[in-house]
Amino acid sequence: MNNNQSLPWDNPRFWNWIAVARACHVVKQRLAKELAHLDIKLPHFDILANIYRSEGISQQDLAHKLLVGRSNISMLLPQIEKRGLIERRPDNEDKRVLRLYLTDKGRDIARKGLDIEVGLIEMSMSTSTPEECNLVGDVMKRMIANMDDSGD
Amino acid sequence: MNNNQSLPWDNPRFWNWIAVARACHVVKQRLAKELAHLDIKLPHFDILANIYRSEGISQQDLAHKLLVGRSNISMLLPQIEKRGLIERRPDNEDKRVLRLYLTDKGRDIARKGLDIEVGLIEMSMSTSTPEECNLVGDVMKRMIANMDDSGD
DNA sequence: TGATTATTGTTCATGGTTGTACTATATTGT
DNA sequence: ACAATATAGTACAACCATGAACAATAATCA
Repeated sequence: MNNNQSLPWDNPRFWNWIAVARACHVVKQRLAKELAHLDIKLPHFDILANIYRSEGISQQDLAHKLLVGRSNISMLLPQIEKRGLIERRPDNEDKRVLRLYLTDKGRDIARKGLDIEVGLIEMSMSTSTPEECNLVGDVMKRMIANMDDSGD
Repeated sequence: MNNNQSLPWDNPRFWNWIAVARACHVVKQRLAKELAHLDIKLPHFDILANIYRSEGISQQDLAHKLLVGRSNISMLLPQIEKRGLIERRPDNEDKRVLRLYLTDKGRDIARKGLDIEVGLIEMSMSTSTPEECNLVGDVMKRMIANMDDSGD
């Protein structure tokens, strides 16, 4: 019954992970607040930023990059499209897929939003050395790999 | 206009942060999936786990710990209460506050859920040394502090 | 004391996310 | 060619999270 496995309150790894989760939460909330100045919501911005990096991406691939379901993308895109920030163009070779492109207006918001995001990240990480930040990234990548391996 | 601040694709801190966000996302999804075996949703479990650590906590303080709004807690608690996992008892000294307690059933789920969560964390962090994990935690705490200072 | 201000919890409308079921198109294997 | 299977996108219902407006109670201070 696994009854008395020691409580997590004594487990450093547990608390380190809680810190990661909290930092993530806080950064996201703060980013959302700052993006309000551009009149864009965080989920919409995430989409714009990814299209900005990969113009012509399909909805499927976009969902995969953002780690969300296809249906999510499918619900959000029409709104962004109506605001004139993106265009959806069918692929000629595969009539199932729609490829995504930014309009000039969308590109502008993507770039300004990315400036805000990068500014926030640099500010919050400014008290850690580049080596420390790289180590953080490495540990995170290892975690992701370990999750993938084991049964996902 | 901040027009040509260099693109984030060249910025190591940016990518390190993206790795953090992705790890967070993946762990949460995986945890949610494993908690399904206990027939409990992640948001409900987070609440149970926090009451488990702090029995008698108020809804306000709980919301603060979880970094969510009071209304969120206020909407979720009745469901958990109806399932017989927690009890809400009014505070005698301040008639505004409700204090939260686990039932035996709730405590059992909290403990089993925590075992699952800790197992997941230890598995995913098993390829990093304790020192590395501690450094991760430190960098995250610094980030949170930096966010709080600057204008939240 | 009585008036103002702050705090706790609730309610409601809005919007994001998920999983499932569905349609249309591609691919595979016979 | 044809059937079976897989994939891209959509529609829908359920749930989570948020912020604003609200009621009840406490705290502050003239």
